[in-house]
Amino acid sequence: MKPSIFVVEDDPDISRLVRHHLEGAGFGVKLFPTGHTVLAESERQRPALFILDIMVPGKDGLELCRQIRQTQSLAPTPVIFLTAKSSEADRVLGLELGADDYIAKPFSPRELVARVKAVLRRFERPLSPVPLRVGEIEIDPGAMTLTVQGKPVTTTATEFRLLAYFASHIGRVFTRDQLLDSVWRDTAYVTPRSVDVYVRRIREKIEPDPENPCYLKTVRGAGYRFEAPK
Amino acid sequence: MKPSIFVVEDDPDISRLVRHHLEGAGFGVKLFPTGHTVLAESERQRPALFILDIMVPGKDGLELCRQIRQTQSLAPTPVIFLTAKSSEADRVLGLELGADDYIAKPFSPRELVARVKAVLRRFERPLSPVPLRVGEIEIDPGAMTLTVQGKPVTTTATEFRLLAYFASHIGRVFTRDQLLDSVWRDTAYVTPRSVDVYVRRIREKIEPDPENPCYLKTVRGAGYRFEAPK
DNA sequence: CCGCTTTGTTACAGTTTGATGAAAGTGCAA
DNA sequence: TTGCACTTTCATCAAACTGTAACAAAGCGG
Repeated sequence: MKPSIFVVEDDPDISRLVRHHLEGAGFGVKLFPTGHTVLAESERQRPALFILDIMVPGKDGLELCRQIRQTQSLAPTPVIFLTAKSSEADRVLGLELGADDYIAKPFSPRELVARVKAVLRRFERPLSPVPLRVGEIEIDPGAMTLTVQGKPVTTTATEFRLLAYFASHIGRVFTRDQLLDSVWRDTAYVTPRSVDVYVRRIREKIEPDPENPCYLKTVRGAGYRFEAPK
Repeated sequence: MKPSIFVVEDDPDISRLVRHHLEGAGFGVKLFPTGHTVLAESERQRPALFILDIMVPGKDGLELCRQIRQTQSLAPTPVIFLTAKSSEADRVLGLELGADDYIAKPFSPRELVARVKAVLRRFERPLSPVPLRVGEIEIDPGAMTLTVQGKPVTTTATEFRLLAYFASHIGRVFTRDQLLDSVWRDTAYVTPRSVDVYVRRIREKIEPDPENPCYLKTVRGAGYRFEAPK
């Protein structure tokens, strides 16, 4: 799937130009003449990057950018501003509002594509922040946060990795050694029993009743299995 | 038959490199420049392992992995991510999304092959990767779960091994000694009569009427045979 | 029908395994 | 460097599992 770029630009000449060159460079492009529908559409089909004309009718680019930054799911997405002006003041303002780059009109196609690629490279971790939900548990990899029954719960790095591994392999049994291989990876020589300790800590954080786990089950003689509760 | 590995990577240089070294190590390799056809092809010809580029900006690697994990028949297949960076965040993200290992680019051929082998070894399943259905009972080796008439039934490790062994050799007669060899493996010196005890325990769990078994039949003078009921 | 052989059943004791709390070890940041 | 948080190990307890033995039942041949 090609990375898709959302372009908010009211001038059809410019937007056609932008689309043409970005598509030529292998990107998917979606044009928005005004800013009205961008946010809604973005939630549905997460763009890899926004290009906003700083002056568009309806909603100006600065405002749009602010909103993007305030929307949980879109906040990490990079934004590039297009502007006719290129005063230092605009530039500062744009960057302050959370833009990641700035292209002054008129621009060359080559410059456009280069900047887009540069920004994407820089943001190579657009952390598709789709938190994983299992029962009452929510795991957000980007933020490395855990939420249980709507309440935030703190975890250590190892706890989080182990839980994340379990939660993404629901229903499978893992031996302690498999878990050490996958989650601890290259840490040499860790006793398989350490897994027990982490399992217990995770249970204390996610299970309503740690004594009778409904998520992280013990499979005697084999290891552990993570389940989605009924 | 060589284990086949599906590689999704858009950079032709890298995919050629990967193919070359994996084939050199005795694996069958199938390349996919994009993720579009992978799932369909995977259902037809089950790969032993996936290698996905996580980072083709745009989230196909991530998304693909999620889809693999959500596809019943592919869920147990191990996934290795190719990542550009290898920060803690990446590690968490990869594991969360269901990867079983990840390889940071640039990687050495040796590392690639080593990790592939390690993962395959780790996930080596003694039995069929797909849940086994016989009559009204369903045996899932990956989850180590047993279902009888739709209801989950708990088993101990030994019971499960024995039952799974029977169920994957339907219609064959095994002597007690053969079963001890196959199922008990290296546990030294176990009385053949112990098999009787386990057969009984299994019958109680799977047979509608344990006195008149329809699955696990006694073959007098020989041993036991597992049958699919008519 | 009888006696011998094979299989079924049960209970139990030893062993293994997992849970748990605490302490030692580690590494990082102030 | 110290302090602190995280990681890992260790020892102990409780629970579950396992294998065996002893006895009962069933099959089989004469």
